[in-house]
Amino acid sequence: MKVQQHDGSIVEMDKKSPESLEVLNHSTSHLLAEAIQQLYPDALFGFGPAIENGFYYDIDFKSPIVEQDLIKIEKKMHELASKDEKIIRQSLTKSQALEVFKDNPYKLELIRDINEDITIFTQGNFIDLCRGPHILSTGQIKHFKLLSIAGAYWRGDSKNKQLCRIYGTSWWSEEDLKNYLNLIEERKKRDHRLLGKQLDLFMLSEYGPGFPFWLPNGMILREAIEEYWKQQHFKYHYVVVKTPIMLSKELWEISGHWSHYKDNMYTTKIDDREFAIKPMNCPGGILVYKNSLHSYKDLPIRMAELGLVHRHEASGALNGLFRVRAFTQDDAHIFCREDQLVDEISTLLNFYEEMYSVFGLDYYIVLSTRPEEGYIGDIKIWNKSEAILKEACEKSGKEFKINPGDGAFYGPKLDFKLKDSMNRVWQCGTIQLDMNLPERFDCFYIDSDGEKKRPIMLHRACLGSIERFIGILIEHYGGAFPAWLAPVQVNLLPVNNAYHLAYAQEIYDLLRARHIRVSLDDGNDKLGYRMRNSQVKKIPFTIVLGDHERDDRTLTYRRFGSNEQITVSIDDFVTLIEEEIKEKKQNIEVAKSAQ
RNA sequence: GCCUUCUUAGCUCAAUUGGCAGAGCAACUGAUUUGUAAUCAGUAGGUUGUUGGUUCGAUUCCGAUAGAAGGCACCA
Repeated sequence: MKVQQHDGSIVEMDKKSPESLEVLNHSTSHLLAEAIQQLYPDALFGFGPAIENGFYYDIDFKSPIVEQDLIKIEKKMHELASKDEKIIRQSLTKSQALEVFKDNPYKLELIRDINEDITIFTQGNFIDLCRGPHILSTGQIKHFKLLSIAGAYWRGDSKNKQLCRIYGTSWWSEEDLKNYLNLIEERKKRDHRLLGKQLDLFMLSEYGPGFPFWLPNGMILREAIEEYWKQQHFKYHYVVVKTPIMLSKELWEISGHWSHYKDNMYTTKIDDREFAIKPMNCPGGILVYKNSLHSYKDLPIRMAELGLVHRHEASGALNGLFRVRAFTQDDAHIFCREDQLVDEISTLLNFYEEMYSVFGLDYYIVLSTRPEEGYIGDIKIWNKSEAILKEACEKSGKEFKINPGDGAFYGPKLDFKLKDSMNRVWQCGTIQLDMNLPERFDCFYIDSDGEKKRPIMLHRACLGSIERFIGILIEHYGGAFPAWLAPVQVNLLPVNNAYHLAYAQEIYDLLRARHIRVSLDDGNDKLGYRMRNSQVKKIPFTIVLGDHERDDRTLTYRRFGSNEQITVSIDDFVTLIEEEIKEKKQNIEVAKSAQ
């Protein structure tokens, strides 16, 4: 395929490349605008770029359109595309451009801000201010779909007016389009809010927007993760603390959170003293550090806390477990000497690698370095720690990127981006160096020369928010959890209650005595019905017990996602499931095909 | 917070132009005793999110309010 670029040159592009899809999507957004211009002549156009797997166009309609209208617009787009109009690039002077777009205040605003060559792309009688690149004619646009309508601020600024944004997606083949639409469907089916309801994991109430309730099933999942979290922290020589949920305003003034975030903090006045519910755990952790005097020999101190924090998020930001107002950070604060930083960082990378691989989550790391301006702390420490972080990432062998200048004002950081089973990326873990709080709180240790020294402070969270992480896991596994996480691990189905219930009860007691989460379905329903319920709940092992099994003292199990029926002795089954739980075995393949 | 849309039984959804609020699943009762994804019959279940208005009459039309969805803005 051929692509015309901003400078007018025409280049050849491979249709398999992501760049070519970007061009196609961008051209499709123009086609959308062309269709809208014909259907709604008084609509004004804003921005219309390509995005990942699609495109959008921001439009100021005189009267709002509804989802239904997309069908009509899509039809018009196909009609226009079938004309195979040439997309013609033209370069204009600023004054020419201002004349062409004199009726569109949005484009005029953009033109005034452009300092380079101004180009327009024209198809039929639709003209758009655009850098390109674009395909050569609209006939190549065949496999697309308009997806949704949303509001979006002009130029991404909440002070501006909101325009109507139409999202769509465009592909080179019908098959690619179908695959993408299927993926969207699959993501909808796996929505953690839906599965959370179906599997009774958590609930939300209008009486506490953004404050999730954990139901018994979800609590099992959560405690399994927290239990693993504890083991992992023991292994890596952490100490664990719990700091108060509410602390006085003065503390937040010292930490600096009050001036920055007081609008997002829950506050209260008690006995004429102002308090705030903690939005972060760090100040509490620092108070614990300062509770005793530390020798250089005590360092590093690795202090972990599953800390419940509250943040008053904007109502429109709330989203299931992904964005809540009360959540638990798997937080830790590490106080160390400068000479210990190398070891600490590389140990942390091992720690993270273990935590993520248990859940079958691949990831990459992003290093954010010192901002150009407004940073605090010694530039030598900045440079040294950035070098240490970079080297540790390189040594880990993991994919990693650098975001120059994207660090916080108080230190460089590593972010861990997790890839789930549906090719989505989630930022979860973070490791941040902090040169600010130790200073503000005057943290120190006594060095070998008897002098007070400032420790280096690392903030780190691996899963991020437990709530959000569980939301991610629900979707990652499609609700089909591996045995170690599953709320119910084994479901027992006696074929006939009259003859097999006693044997089923015996196995139930035996498994339960070994702390296996087992349920016994002795309902008066047919086996097929109970089997279906067991599969709907995505229970890892469903066991059928009938004459055969009772007489031979065996059991027949079926794994979730498989039709295979396997008969084994009771002992063999216990060994099998105990191994699987102990090793935290993955079932991503099962999860991928889970409905 | 902003734009658009939505809110009907525990869940998923119906209800012609404003005219007696219905179904499936789940629950409960009874029958059935079942060999791998839904056995049959019956019963009960609702101030249509809340609130104010228009109307002889409102689930339906209008306003307010709460919550939710898709986005935007925000995300220490």
